[in-house]
Amino acid sequence: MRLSDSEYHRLTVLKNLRAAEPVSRTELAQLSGLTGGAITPIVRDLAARGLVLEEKVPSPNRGRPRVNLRLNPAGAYVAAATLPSTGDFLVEILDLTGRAIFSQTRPLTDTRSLAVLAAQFATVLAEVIAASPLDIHAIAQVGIGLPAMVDNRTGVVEYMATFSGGRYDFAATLQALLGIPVRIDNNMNLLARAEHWFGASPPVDDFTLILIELGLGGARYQNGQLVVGSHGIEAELGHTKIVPEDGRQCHCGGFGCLQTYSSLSALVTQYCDLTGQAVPGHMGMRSLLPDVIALTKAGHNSLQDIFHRCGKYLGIAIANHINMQDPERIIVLSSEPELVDLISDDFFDALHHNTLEPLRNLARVTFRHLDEQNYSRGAAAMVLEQLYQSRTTIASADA
Amino acid sequence: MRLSDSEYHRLTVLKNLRAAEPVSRTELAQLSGLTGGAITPIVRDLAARGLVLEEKVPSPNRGRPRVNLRLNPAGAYVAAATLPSTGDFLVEILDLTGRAIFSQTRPLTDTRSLAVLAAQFATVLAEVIAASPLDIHAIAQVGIGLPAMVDNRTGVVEYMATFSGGRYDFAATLQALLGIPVRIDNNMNLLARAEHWFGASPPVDDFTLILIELGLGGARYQNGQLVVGSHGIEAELGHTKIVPEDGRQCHCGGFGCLQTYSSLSALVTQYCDLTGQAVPGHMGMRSLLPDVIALTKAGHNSLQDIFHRCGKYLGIAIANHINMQDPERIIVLSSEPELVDLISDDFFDALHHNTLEPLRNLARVTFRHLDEQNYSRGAAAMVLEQLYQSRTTIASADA
DNA sequence: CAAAATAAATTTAGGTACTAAAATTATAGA
DNA sequence: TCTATAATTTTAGTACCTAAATTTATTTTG
Repeated sequence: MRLSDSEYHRLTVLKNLRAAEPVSRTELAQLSGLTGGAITPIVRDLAARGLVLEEKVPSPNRGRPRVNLRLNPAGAYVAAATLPSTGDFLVEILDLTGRAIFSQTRPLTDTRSLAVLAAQFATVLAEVIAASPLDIHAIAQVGIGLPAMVDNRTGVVEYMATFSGGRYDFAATLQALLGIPVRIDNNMNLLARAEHWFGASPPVDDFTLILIELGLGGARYQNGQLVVGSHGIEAELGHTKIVPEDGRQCHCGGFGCLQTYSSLSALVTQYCDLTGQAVPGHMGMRSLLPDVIALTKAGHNSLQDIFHRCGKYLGIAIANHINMQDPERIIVLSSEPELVDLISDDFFDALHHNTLEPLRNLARVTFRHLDEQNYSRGAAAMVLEQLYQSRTTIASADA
Repeated sequence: MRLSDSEYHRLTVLKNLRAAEPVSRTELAQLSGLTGGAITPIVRDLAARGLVLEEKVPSPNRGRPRVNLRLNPAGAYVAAATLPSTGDFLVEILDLTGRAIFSQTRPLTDTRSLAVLAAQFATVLAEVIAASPLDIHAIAQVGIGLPAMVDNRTGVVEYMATFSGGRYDFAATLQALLGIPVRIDNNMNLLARAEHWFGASPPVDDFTLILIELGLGGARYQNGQLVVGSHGIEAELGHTKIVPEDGRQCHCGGFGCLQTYSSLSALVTQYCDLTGQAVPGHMGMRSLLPDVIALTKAGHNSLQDIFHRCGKYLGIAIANHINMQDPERIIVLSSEPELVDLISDDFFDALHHNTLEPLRNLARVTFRHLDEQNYSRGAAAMVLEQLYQSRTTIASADA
């Protein structure tokens, strides 16, 4: 949905405030392209709502001293519940600055259906909030992240691997159970939101995020906004077909998905194929991975080929993405630094050779370590973005 | 660049006016989501500038009769110069409704450099405008379309096959030579603009356009706006890599480009490879194509395999696009109806099998015959969009 | 044929949200 | 204490919207 000018300005002010903190009103005006006269009422409103703190600083020279503005960490709290790669629930309570003030994990016990999953989310959220120092009424909203296809506008889960009951109205169900507003999005989108809201300063407005985990995911920001498809569904990079003939079979039912070559599960699965081992489940894959990496480093030829191909195909896929969408930056996240070492030569080689000449070297591609906290931060950002946009009527001061 | 609310509203009103023509102010208010009171001054301004005509209609029932509004064809004229698939210049003068009132082709004689090309554009434009019934001062702007990588915001040509001198400031050069404002864009973007502005009613706001010609191109509209990359460059679908290993070599220097399998030149080239013929140039390809199609229809097995693969790979590529971007509609254009017959079974089969289940059948994919006039229409739309947005101060009426 | 009914379009009153410029405020230094 | 100065706020003016009232142009009705 298109933001109105004033919503857009408010959001810009807040993003700049967060990024340049501590910042004076005058600086904020320059950063956001508005005049000082426009900043005053926006900051007044935010301060009145407790989202922004003012801090007097001794002036270094003459003239009226600047008033430093900061996000008020205690301005609002968000409960974030996600299912990161560990496979367990991570429930965190975060403040306005994206810092976790309370954090607990809970086991995910039942993976039958989305309805059961929603019930478990409700239970663990209620438990963790009760265990936290905060009262449930101090929580402004709940943000949920799922490794699933989600319509983030409606809160409907379209599809989630191994869970039956697609097209399930997850957000509404949870909201009814908890009695707090609930927002939900796909895990990759959460990481992208975290990057945009709590990452670099000034905020990066055009980037693509790619994550190499057991699966392979992607998300994209353009013009300072998360890109969502016409049905609210995010980029399914992992199930992009990279091999058109005789490709490896994917759990999605298709063949030749990028995910079957350039993901952690792909590497372990192919190793098992080599050795004739049975392919383990998610947990088994994770425990096998160090061995696979060690063997590769030790010079195992067939394994090295598998890693070469992993890097190469990822490079081709990202080159394709650059050729199609011309992003400004690409950030490839991984929790396995050793994997990055093993694939980066092949990756950058393929990236270079498959990007069209005029676009070559335009998009900056960097590897970065995944911070698992960013799932929660993204959930916080999702909720805060809504909080920021909503405009309360300014209580008329007794002028 | 982000449009302001009022620019956005004006544009919306005009798109709806064009699409629903003839339309009353009251209808326009409903279509564009504004109130009647907002429509009045917008239409007043457009009428004052001669872009809109009012037409009294006898009222069918009681009440004040509606005033029908139409685009005034004579409100502004645009000179469009493009290089469609024929390889020659097509220079047309179009009215506000996208109708060509004058049309001539001129040979493209010199393909050395972009500088020479720009000079030729200037020459043919000046000649054709002189030959037309219109004075050059009646032309509001010139719109240029090129089969090239273009930054449509700056008018710089980044790269154009067979023409040397990339990063050439085409629009500025031409503007200096002609003395009229010049806008320039990539051919695929022009087709997409034509589709959005002069196509279906109500205007389609989310679609991807794909063209099967000698090359293979793509362009995308999202949220009612042409999607451009961070460097103003459009989707290079043709050079997406579809085969990662031992792919066919492409003139771009890469291997495995979709264009080397699913384009007219790919079909002819592969036929020549089969028969040991030398691969002809652009014109030769076109003349050979009917034979290739006829032989395939007659049951030539190896050729049929080539066509099967053409359809299949295109299906995979578009499925990948759907999985990544979730477009609402996809329109595949071709000037060869027989080609469509030959590939559509394989295409739809591959499309279906490679689209993720929740997205399957969500995006409507249709084949359509390419109307070569749409290059010019797109050039007109590009210019008109600018014209529409610009706001002249309303001459204060003697109230 | 005048009056009533009706639908389209415009005007009016009110509000929001900006800008540019003036005024105010809070400090340091003379 | 007075002056200079920089940050911020206020003021006056403008653009552009909405909702509601009004005007306009027509047909239908009595």
